[in-house]
Amino acid sequence: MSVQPLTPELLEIIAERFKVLSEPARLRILNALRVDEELSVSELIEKTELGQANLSKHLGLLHGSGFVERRKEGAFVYYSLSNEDVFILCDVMCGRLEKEADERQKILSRS
Amino acid sequence: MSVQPLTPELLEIIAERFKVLSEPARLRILNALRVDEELSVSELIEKTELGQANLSKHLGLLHGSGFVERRKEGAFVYYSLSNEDVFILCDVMCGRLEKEADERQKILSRS
DNA sequence: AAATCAAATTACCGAATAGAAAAAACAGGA
DNA sequence: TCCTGTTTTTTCTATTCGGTAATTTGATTT
Repeated sequence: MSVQPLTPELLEIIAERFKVLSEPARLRILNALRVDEELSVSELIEKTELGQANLSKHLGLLHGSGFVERRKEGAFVYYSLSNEDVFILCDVMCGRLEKEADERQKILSRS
Repeated sequence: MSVQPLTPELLEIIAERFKVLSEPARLRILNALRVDEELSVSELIEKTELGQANLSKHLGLLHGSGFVERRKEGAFVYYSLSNEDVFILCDVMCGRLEKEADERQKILSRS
């Protein structure tokens, strides 16, 4: 995995991907798919508690940007994660959050 | 760095952070700070080619969410990266992009 | 004190988008 | 074919947010 120079053009593409992950509803969908491997839209409605039309739009976006895969089976459509990279991203973010919490802790304990 | 369970509340916080990174202008700012270590607002205006008020707002957001630090020196304000985690995130994103490009390549070469 | 420079803030506009309701597309029975 | 169930698409409203211009705040200099 070579590291590319971050040109303005590449930064635009990266920002676009971050935007897909910047919505709690979509992260909830991805997380539900991590737990359950593969879920139909109806099942996802229950797991995520999102409205049907709303969920469908989010799934369309997630699929269009390559985060999830779709499989049709009769009238049902099943979605699954393309890969687990998303959660690497979340873990790094969580690492950031932990560090920030530690910093705040230090500042508080000094006073 | 322990991995936390991704509760809906945590996913909201994570989504918020992703949103900060979902804007090309802000990624350009962060990238400029990676190259140059520490820059004043005036210098950042030149490097990023953003308007003054616009840049100031982005910097406020980046600082408020802990991505950059500020240091006042007289009338000048200098900004620097809090840490390089952002670029780990970008690299993972780029890894995703590369994989997707490979997939497309495979599909094309099959036909 | 007045003038100047740096940076932040405010006010406004326009574009993008989440959410919900309704309609449409699609597939499987009866 | 009609009906039912699943999913997508369309349409609408309200909100959010980026960009710009104008103003304000703060610091330095003369």
